[in-house]
Amino acid sequence: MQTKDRIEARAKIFKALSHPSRVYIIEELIKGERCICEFAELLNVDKSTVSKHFAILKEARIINTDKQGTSVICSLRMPCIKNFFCCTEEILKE
Amino acid sequence: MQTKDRIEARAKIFKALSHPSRVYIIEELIKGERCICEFAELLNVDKSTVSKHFAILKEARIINTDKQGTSVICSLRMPCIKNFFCCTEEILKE
DNA sequence: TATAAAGATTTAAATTATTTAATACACGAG
DNA sequence: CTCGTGTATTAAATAATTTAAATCTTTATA
Repeated sequence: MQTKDRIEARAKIFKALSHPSRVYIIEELIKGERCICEFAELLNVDKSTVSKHFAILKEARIINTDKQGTSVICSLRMPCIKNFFCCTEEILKE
Repeated sequence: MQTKDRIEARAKIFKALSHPSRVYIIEELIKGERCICEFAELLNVDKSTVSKHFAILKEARIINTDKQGTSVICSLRMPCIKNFFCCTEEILKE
């Protein structure tokens, strides 16, 4: 299977999106840029947990990060993900 | 958070797609209907493992199943998933 | 009818991966 | 220096994956 690497890379993207906290983060980033610092309170988890979630999203190249002073501002690197979130709506409605 | 259920349901869809074998299955189903019986050999895994993968995809309502005789024929229930696979291409190319 | 086969699922157990918070550390701003 | 923000590492709990064996279902056939 010559396409093995491509399939694994694709699975990795989905895996990065497979946790409720990370889905929530992406839904917020669809609306616009956000600081990592906001999410510990929003998600009600430890800052180290938030850091780990963002690291996973960044490693999968789903988001971009931009260090501004002591903060890190994040944005969507994969804007078409928005369309897929719409796509899932049909199923979620049932 | 009133949208908690929706976010968890969405994460579940991504989780169902987060395994290389299941990505491969979906890529095949994008091309057309297939029998479950083909995949043990294609994926080189036990038939019970294949059954489990299909159960996960069905439970997430990504595929439909249709029993025909002793076989089960599967098809995509979420055709728009194809667009998302295209969307990931940009990232995979890098 | 009886029964064997092919295809699919379930169960249980072992293995492997993920999630989380705690701790410690790094860095820039004031 | 101190505070706010973020990262790295570790350890413990939880969850996912895999396979073999047992069990179903349906069809074909003696």
